[in-house]
Amino acid sequence: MKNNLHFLLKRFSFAVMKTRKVTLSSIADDLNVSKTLVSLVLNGKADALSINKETQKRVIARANELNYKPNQVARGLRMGQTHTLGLLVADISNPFYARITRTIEHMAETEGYSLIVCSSDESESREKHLVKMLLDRQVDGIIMTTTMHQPEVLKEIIPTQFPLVLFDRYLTGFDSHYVGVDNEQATRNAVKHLLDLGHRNIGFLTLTPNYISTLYDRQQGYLTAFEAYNFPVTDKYLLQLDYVRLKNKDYNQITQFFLENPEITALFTSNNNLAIACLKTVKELGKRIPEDLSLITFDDVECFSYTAPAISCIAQPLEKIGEVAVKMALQQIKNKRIDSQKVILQTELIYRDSTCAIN
Amino acid sequence: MKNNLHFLLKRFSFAVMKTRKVTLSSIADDLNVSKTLVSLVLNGKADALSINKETQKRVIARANELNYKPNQVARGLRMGQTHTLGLLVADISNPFYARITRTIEHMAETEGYSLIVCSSDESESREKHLVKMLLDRQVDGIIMTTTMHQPEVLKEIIPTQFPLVLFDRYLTGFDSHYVGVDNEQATRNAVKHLLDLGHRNIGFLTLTPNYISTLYDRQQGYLTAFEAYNFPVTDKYLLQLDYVRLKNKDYNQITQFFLENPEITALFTSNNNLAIACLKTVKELGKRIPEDLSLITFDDVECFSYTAPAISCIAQPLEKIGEVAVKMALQQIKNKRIDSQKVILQTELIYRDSTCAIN
DNA sequence: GTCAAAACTTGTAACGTTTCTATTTGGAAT
DNA sequence: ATTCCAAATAGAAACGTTACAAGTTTTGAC
Repeated sequence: MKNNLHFLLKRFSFAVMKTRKVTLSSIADDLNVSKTLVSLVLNGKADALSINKETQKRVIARANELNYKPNQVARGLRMGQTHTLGLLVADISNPFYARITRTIEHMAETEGYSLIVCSSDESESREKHLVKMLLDRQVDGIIMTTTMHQPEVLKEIIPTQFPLVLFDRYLTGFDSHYVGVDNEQATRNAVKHLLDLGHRNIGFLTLTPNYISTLYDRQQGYLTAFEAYNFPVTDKYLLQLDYVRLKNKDYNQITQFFLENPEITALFTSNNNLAIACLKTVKELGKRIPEDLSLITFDDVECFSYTAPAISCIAQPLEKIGEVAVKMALQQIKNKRIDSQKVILQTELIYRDSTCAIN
Repeated sequence: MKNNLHFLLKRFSFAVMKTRKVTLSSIADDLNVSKTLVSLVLNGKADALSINKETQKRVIARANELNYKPNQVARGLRMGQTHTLGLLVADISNPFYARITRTIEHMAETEGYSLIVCSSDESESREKHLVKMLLDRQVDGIIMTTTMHQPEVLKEIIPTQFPLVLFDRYLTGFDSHYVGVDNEQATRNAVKHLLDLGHRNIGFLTLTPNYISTLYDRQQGYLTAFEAYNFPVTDKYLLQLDYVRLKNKDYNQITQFFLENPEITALFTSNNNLAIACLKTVKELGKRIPEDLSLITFDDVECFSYTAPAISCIAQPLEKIGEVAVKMALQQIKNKRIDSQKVILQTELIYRDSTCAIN
């Protein structure tokens, strides 16, 4: 009696509401079976449990008819897995990260994972906050570029054994999976190239904060290139730009730098944004590239090959980085407890038209 | 008795496991109160229900001590709100989308929403699949650029009244919130500028598929510019590039186009990728910009201002677009049932050095 | 001293799954 | 006929929250 009424009510509400929520229970009720059964069938576990073929068909038919889709949130809660990865980068609008993101997204998607993307904006506190947020949202793993100075904060907020992959930047004292390139070596080779071309007064343009591993290593590469050739190196030619100013397109420091050091004939910039900033400044100052200034930069962005002159650069294997990062993350998620591995990929020094021998 | 055993077990497991999961119940058990109480306190509803200040303090203290963070998945299930937005773009690695994404991400984040980001890759089936995925994941709203030809598919899979915002591209026959720019007008003005400079043989470089609203409108703008001035327009100068080929950097079509139509003195490109492709081709052909070819393009990307020559372009208000999109989405989520509004923002025609009067 | 209202707290259900442990039925083996 | 097993299904618990409807106890007014 009571059941009957219940049944009628459901029918009624079905007729009235435009879009009734369709759940396991609705299918089960419709067919007068248990939701356990429905779940089993729809998860392909029916045969193993020898569920009547006929019943299976009915369930599947009804599910299709109602266009049933399992609620992934409920599923996530029950199974303790959300099939979501957190991707935390310094700045998603930076082409370097945007392109890696794309690979990561596609790799993740083919494995059934979605991506929650966030940018730390090079702020340690934001990064902390965002990592916490991702953990609260129960992501199954995090792939990130850290902006941290010290490992303590991450150690504190990320549980040991939580699937984590750092890429691009590593964090000394923080043992985790990592994928990136040999920034020092790549820079050294690029600077050696400039030295080989006869340049001695080579500027090095980098960013604050200097403790970020990639920036630090690039600077080391610059220094060791000179060392390797036994040439003296001056602090004067090292310019460290403020990240915020760069973001705000305040390039005064660079102009100043050029004016104060007119003897500089070549310049290495530590990333794509700096190269672009430099292009603008140089243009304003009326310097010609490469005649007056040879330029070589870390990171390749699309337009570097089409500018006049085309910019020589160190290209990172972006796709590969994304690929490895996702693989590492999924590996940890699936096999649990894998000791952390580091993968160092090859960079490519691309010679274009922005460098030439000193006159 | 039974309770006591339970208690001991919990204590025991606490002692043994490195990181015990900390939930409302654990706090409640520790303090011998109900989880309802804990929930109430931690959600700031304690005062309204006149819960003892002392109790509140204990709860909060213990929560901090254990570093309790509510499980957002459970919360999402219970409350029917995940505080997650889906962001579906054509290609996250395209700077245009990447920059909008950044704004969207920040806006969303300050409102407590996270972003699941995905790229449709200009594929209708992928788009369909991704939208479904987002819905299965119970996102509270979707912000997207559609790649669809017809509205049917979206109508079928997205429930009416579901918080949805289209941006950049609209879909005729699909009534939804929308934010974008007047592509036709912007293009018309740009082409008029070229006409004003004396150019008559003006190429128009665009992408397939042509039914995408932005591309279609831009083409219309090109045509109506000529119409407005009563100049004849040739189909010959309209080149529609295949998206996949462009993505694969296959620029043969463009080269061919220039060779077949040497009389062209100016070119309008429909987006940033096309402009870049064009720069490369032009360079290979030994044409000079702007002397041999005036170029003006839709979309501004950072490097356009620093290339030599700097590229004239139509800039869209990226930040504003993202801002409006998020606002529209949240509005729908919060107020439910708002009739769909369209916001058309102003573009800016930026004159740089890539255009000049015909000789 | 009674009674209502305030202060304080709790148990239970629910969100939509999956998983674990039953239960029922019919038939084959003893 | 009993026992046992496989086939077929269902009930209940659990994931971690919040919401609802009830409890208690205390206070203040008459």
